[in-house]
Amino acid sequence: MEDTMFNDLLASVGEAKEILQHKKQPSRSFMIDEPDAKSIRTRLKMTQDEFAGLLNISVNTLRNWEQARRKPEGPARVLLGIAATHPEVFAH
Amino acid sequence: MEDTMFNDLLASVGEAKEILQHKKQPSRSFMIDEPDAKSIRTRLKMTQDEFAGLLNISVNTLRNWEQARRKPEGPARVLLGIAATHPEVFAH
DNA sequence: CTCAAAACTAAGCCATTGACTTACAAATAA
DNA sequence: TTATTTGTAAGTCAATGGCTTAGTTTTGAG
Repeated sequence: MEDTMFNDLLASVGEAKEILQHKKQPSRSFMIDEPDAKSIRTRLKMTQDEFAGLLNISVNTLRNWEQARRKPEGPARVLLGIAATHPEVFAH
Repeated sequence: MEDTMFNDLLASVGEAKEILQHKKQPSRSFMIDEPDAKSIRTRLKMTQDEFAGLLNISVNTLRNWEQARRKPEGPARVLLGIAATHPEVFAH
C-alpha cells in the first residue's frame, strides 16, 4: 500500500531516478556551503521555535547555528538549501 | 541581487510564510519517524555513493544508517522524507 | 567460467555536533 | 510599567558523523 503510493508518486514525478542521475556531480548544485540559518529564517519570517520545528531540530541547536557555535552538518545544510529555494515542499 | 532572486522566488511560491505557518504543529506532517534509508535509496535506484552525495553525507554515514548502527538526526530524517516524497527538488 | 572492480557489510576509534542546562538581554504586547 | 516572548551566550555530555581496516557479495568485462 505504502509501496503503491510511492510508485505512483515516482510515476507522476517522471521517473525520479533519471531526474536525479543526470546530476552525478557531488550534488552541490543546490547545496549551500555556509548556510546562514538566521537570514534564511528571517526571510521566511519565522521564529527560532518555528524554524527549528520545521527542520526537526531543537531550538538550542538552531541557536547554536545562528550564533556560529556549531556548524550544521551535511544533511542540515542541504535542508537549509531546500528551505531557501523550495520552501513549498515543507508545507504539505 | 541574491536577495532579489530570493524574494522573487518567495513571490512565485506565493508567500512561503503563510504556507509554512498554518502548520504550526511540530511539522511532523511529512517527517518519517524511523526512515529506512536503504529502502528509499533502492527505490530511487541509486548506489550508496550516489545517495550519500545527494544527502551530502559520507558513504560511511549512510552505511551506518542502513546497518542501523546509527540513527539519522533530525534534519537528516526530514531530508530522507523529502527524498521519499519530493525527490524532484534534488534534481534542480 | 574466471577474474577484477564495484558495491556493500561490519566494527573500532575519535572529533564534532546536537541537545540539555542556566543566566541574562532585547523585543513585543498588555 | 510589567509580563511574555524571543533571542544571546556559554558550560556540559551523550550520540552521531566520518574515518579507518578487513572481509563478503554482486556485477560486468574478457
